[in-house]
Amino acid sequence: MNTINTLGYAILGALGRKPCSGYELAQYLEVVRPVKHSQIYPMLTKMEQKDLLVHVRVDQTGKPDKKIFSITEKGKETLQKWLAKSPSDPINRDEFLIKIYSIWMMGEENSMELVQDRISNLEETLTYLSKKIAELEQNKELGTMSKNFGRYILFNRKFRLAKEEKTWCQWVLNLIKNKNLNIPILCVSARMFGNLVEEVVLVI
Amino acid sequence: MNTINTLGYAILGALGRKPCSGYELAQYLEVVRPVKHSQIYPMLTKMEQKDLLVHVRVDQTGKPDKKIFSITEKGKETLQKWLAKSPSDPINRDEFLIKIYSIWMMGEENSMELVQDRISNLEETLTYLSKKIAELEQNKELGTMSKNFGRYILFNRKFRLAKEEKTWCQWVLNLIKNKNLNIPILCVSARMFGNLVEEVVLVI
DNA sequence: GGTACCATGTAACGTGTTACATGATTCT
DNA sequence: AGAATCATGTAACACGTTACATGGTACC
Repeated sequence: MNTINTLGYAILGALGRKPCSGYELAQYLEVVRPVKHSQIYPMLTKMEQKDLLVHVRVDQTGKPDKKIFSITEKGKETLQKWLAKSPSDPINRDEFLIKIYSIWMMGEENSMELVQDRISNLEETLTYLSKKIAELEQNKELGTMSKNFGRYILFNRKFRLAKEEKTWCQWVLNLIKNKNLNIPILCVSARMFGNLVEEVVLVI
Repeated sequence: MNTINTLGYAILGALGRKPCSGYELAQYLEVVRPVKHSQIYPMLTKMEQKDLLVHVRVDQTGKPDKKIFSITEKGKETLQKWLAKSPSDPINRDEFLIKIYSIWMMGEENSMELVQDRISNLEETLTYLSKKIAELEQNKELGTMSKNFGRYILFNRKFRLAKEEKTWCQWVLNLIKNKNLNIPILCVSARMFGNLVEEVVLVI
């Protein structure tokens, strides 16, 4: 049917808040859904053809010219209709998790480094987010009907989740350090699966 | 170069833990990276051609036959090398967040419904996860070097994050309900964020 | 009689990333 | 001198989803 996709609605949402160039759009969208410029520019063209957006060209001195896109009435209606439908399930892809899955074959040092690096990344994220949150709080327009409300609570959400993941990482580090979890085990285990006997695992 | 991708490593990780059919694989992988069967079967073929896997055909009565795949030595080495490299950044895509972004144009009722539905989903996830965690804890093979360790901590991670997101949802519901709370209160809450006391503060 | 589970596979399509292209200005 | 920021665009490729195909068993 060649209908608009989630990225399209994300763009409508951002432009509903305020008119933007494609370049700016990519930055604003980063909170909700990271997107490359190579995906955004063709999408903007497509959406303009569908009368969901319009643009004006803005000449700049010392910088390249840009196109400022605004949402149309039709765009607003389309967005509103979409907002009322219940969202589809989230997608999370994370190489870190795949590595964690195989942590048992990784040796203590490498495991701890993996988790420690994650903690460092999370800490960076946390400082970045508190800066963003502080910025939003300073411009004092955070009522539930303010156009900044969504961004504000989204930053808060990310902050909370990053913090919780950090706590989890520290819990994991503890488990690895005091490998006290494995006391009752360490024997011979033969587990069945399907009709086959899994390889016999011997640990000490 | 036609080298293996993240999905391939996820498969190696799962098969490193124990031999599986493609069908089972899809289920085990769900913790770390959801995958459709239409993607898994061609990938298994490709990986077998690269000598990372081998399979044996298992005839079943009352059920379709299946192929049990196992990891080869070459597969293990490939996996180990990959595990040592630092993981690339996670990808999260979530329509819910895009809708939240535009919450300011949504009206109180619809906003609250959106968040309330999210809470319901999270609660389902939480009960599912606690069941899974309980299962793993019962078979008592959770030492850091047990093949279940990775799965165990991954379930815990998901649980923690889902719980934290639920808390966030409730915080948002409060903000919407008492929409009189303006700037000063929000500021206080954010400062207290580090100590997770904000809910107390929010009730004016 | 309908749905769910087991089990594997291919084809067409939609989405996302990397690389190619261009080019001035400002900061370190 | 080199990197980063601003600014837009296309082409080739990699990745992921939906739909098409098949078919028995178990449960409600």
